Amino acid sequence: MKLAKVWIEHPNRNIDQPFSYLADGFDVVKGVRVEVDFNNRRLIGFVDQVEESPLSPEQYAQAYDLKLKTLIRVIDSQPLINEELYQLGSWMAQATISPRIACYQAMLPNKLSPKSNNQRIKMLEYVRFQNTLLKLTGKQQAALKALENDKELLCADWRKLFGPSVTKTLIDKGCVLLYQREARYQAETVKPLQTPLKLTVYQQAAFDEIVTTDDPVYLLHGATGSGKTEIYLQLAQQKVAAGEQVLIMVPEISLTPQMVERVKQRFGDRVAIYHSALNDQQKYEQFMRVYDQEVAVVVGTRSAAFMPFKKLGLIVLDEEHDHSYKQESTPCYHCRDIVLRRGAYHHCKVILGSATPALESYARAQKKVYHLISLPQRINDQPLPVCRVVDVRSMLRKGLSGIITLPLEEAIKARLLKKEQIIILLNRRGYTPLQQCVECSSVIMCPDCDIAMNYHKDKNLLVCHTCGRMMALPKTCPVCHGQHWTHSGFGTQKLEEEMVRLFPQAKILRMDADTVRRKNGHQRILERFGSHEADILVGTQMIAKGLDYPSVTLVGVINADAALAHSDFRSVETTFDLIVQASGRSGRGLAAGEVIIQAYDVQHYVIQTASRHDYQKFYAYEMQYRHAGNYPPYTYLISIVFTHTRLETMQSSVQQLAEDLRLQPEYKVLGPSELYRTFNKCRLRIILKGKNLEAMIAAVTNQLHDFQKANGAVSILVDVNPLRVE
DNA sequence: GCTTGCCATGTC
DNA sequence: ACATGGCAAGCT
Repeated sequence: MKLAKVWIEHPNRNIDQPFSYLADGFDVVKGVRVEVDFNNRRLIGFVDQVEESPLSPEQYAQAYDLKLKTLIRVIDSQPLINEELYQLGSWMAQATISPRIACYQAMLPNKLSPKSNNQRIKMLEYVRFQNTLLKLTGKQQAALKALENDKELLCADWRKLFGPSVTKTLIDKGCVLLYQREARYQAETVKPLQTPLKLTVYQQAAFDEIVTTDDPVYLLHGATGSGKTEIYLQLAQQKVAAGEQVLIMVPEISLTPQMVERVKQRFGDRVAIYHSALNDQQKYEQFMRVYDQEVAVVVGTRSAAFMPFKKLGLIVLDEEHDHSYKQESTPCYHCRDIVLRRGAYHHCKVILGSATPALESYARAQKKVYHLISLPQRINDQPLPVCRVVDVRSMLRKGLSGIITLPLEEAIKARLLKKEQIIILLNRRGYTPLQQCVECSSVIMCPDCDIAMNYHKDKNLLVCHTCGRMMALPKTCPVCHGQHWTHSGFGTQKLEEEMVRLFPQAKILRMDADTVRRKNGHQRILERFGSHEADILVGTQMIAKGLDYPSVTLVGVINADAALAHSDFRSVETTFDLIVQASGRSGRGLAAGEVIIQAYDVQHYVIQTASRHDYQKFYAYEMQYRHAGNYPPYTYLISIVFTHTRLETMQSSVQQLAEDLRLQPEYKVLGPSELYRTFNKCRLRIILKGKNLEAMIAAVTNQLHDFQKANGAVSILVDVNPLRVE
């Protein structure tokens, strides 16, 4: 008898094991999806192994003490996941402490994900020549001739060409074959390919070093504007010429239009672009192009890490420090870990590129785990922009504005006069982050989240930045019925308003999550700014990355050290990245660039080092701090967050779990500590901290299994190597 | 004795 | 998650 071991798509953590189904008479192989009866529910599963057993179904059921049902149906004729991705999923489940099925779901586009069931894959009607008849009119003959040499045409196109009556007759007479097939990606018209640019001496040296050494992983530490992209493209070109595939990963496609454009220009229609803004059908089509090997280069964001390549020749992880490479929901994987593993499987080189490498990565490069290559110079030896730090505190003491300080205001005026462009960054959206009663000082909180509501002036609503809830401004204070409100702090909306007031002659664009929400919102704003329709671009951190506009000569960073107020151990590193990345937008053209950083704690080493573009010094300081606090990269962390509507329901069992975890001396257990409510749910968190990650993963895996069994209603989010631990 | 609702239990 | 079965409270 034939048995299929199936991973069932099921939300319960304890169902994370393969179930056996009788598969006699079914055409079923590892990696296809099947529909099964699971406790009288029809569910979709993913086939693990297919086995032959000498036992009869009855004997087998008895021997292993289980029921044995027959598969309902097999969904796919070919496996969706090859051996490499199968193993990757299995490793990922273990390494991220996630259910196996969740890992396979993360690897496949929604349409192919087990749950989707293929129902919504778009089908189109095609025609093909079948046979001819003697009595045909001239028009009918012409319509048939169009299908000569076994050519197929989209039925709709064919009908349009020869008219509905002619084509209908041919169909009715059986002269053509009409059939349904999946809609497939149509390549854009191929543009003339751009030839590679001449590499500078530094670029050439980096390129040669990568090509001539055999290390598997390279950390390319290059200043913003040092021409990393051209190195990637030329390395890719070599591999594509050798018939191998290349994966180039970027943090966010919409924010790196220049990168996408350049790859397209270089590789034409052999490029697939894969990112979260594609709809399900588009993602499916791009996935299938890679699956069918129509594609040589994939440029994509996080989910592109799982494209079904046959032979990878090179992987590039650009801006490798970027937090969007980390998935914050189950399975909480990091793209860096995924591509390193895939690189090892394919024996291909992995290039991690960044101007501000993650401390973990730089530490590994220092230990020679990664091959470090530095690109200190910008292309054409443009100088890095000069950074000026403005002490906002002293400005406020003098009674001056703290939003746009005088030095920044004057610098903006000077650039406006020269018709140069300006980027102003403030990492906070909305108008004001607090709505406070003048009488009793109480702040309006989100009813579901235990955090203050932000006021958005454009909508005239209070908005919760955590759960998205919106509500009208109350007329009177709900606590003391006071009539007067005061706002504290400011976000991009208020900044924009302030800019309009200060520079009435300038055209100002704002780019933040609120203005890009519409479809292609990013593109529309960036195109307008790129064509110099506006002088000033105001926005959140999304404008700090990747933008390459030569006429931008001034970047202002408002509240540069705001993130330092967070207790997260990585907030200093994030601040450094933000300042350096933002500075990198300035002076990319011929004119020299300038950066003005407004901060409160101007003596802080992050402000001091970032303003001098001094990564090494920052790294040295920050590593000392991490060492003292026993933080990564000196230790590993695992964060476990428990969520339930009622705190009491889970409190004692989570406490007990922490005690059980503490029984092992190899790592420290912090908590449980109560986090603020979100989405009207209470949260508790336990953190494990230690040097032996394997032991920590093993302990958590073990304990959580029993915990979930006893506490079915508590939802658990495990994050191995979390980025944010506020 | 028989229906109704609540909770624990298992899911090939 | 959710189908299922046990069991106690409520009803004829």
